[in-house]
Amino acid sequence: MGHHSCCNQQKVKRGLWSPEEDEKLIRYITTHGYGCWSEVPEKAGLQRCGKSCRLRWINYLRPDIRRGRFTAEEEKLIISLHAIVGNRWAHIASHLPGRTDNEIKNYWNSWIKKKIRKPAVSTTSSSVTTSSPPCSTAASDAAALGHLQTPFSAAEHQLDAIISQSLALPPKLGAGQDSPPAPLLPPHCPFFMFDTSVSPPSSLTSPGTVAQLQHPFLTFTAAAMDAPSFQLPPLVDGIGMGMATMDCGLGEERGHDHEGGNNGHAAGMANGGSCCYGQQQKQQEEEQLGQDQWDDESAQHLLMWDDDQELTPSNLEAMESGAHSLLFMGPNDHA
DNA sequence: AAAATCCGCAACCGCGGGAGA
DNA sequence: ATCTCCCGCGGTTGCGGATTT
Repeated sequence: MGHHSCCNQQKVKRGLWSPEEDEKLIRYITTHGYGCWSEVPEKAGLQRCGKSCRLRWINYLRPDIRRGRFTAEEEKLIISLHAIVGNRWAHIASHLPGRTDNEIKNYWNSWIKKKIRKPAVSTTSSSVTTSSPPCSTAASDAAALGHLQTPFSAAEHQLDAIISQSLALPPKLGAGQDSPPAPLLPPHCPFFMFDTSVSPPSSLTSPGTVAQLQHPFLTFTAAAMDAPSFQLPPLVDGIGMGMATMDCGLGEERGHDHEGGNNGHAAGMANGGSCCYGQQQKQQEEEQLGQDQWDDESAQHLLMWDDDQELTPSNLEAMESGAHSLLFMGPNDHA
């Protein structure tokens, strides 16, 4: 393995940083800043490459860094964010003040390993079981629907169970098979996009409709929004603006798009619930948001969710098929 | 008590993208 | 348009402390 070009030129030290090196780097950056990292080592008197200095500063020496164990809120936020953006650790870290992408990445990887090694044990008969991912199987949704009487205060517990579920190996990969482990979270697991200005949707808080909204992820979302300490910033930069103008009703054009052969996505819409993300709509979004925000793969599986719509069995079916992700839209999105 | 194993985490590596020449 | 440099990111490695055997 070769080293980075900037590290080849001269004798650069590698490995762990000594306290003396840390002190040099801190002293230099606090007095001069770090305009150009490639110049930092020389000017700071360090036998390191600029890249190494940058990494050390960002991941360890930065004054605003926050160390120590992740809180339960942080854990859940990471899980939620990861479900949305995947392994974009820097993006996730940007929503966790004081945490670095490296720290979150390490946390996630070790957490995953832990969950793989210790698949969650099934709880009581009335609780969700651990035999399937949370969003791609009938079992999980059946479990979710089995919680019809569960108050939102139980969301945290539910989420833990759901997370455990999601990390248990699917039944199809039972003993005797040499297949590699399946992805821990299905590629199109239902997900949500938050806006700090979004308050819990009426349909989530209304006692009259709560029975139809017991999808585990929805429940968690409502609880998260309810908690004052759990402020969720917009997850995807700029995406909220585009969403705000989106009509999620069943427009004729959109319905037509579905008929145009959009992988049968209309199935999740036929009941008048959430709407599918049609091709034409997608193109409009791409114009608004930029292509990088909406790749074809993601958009094809997006299932829109409106706050005044109810989660019906048909919608659940669409999600559990694995064909759709779920985009939750709060009431303010329609302003 | 010693060896083996596990596990967390700091650090390295390669790659892609942006900016400037 | 092309090249070079630099930065930032995600994936991976390997060290060293903790735990287990």
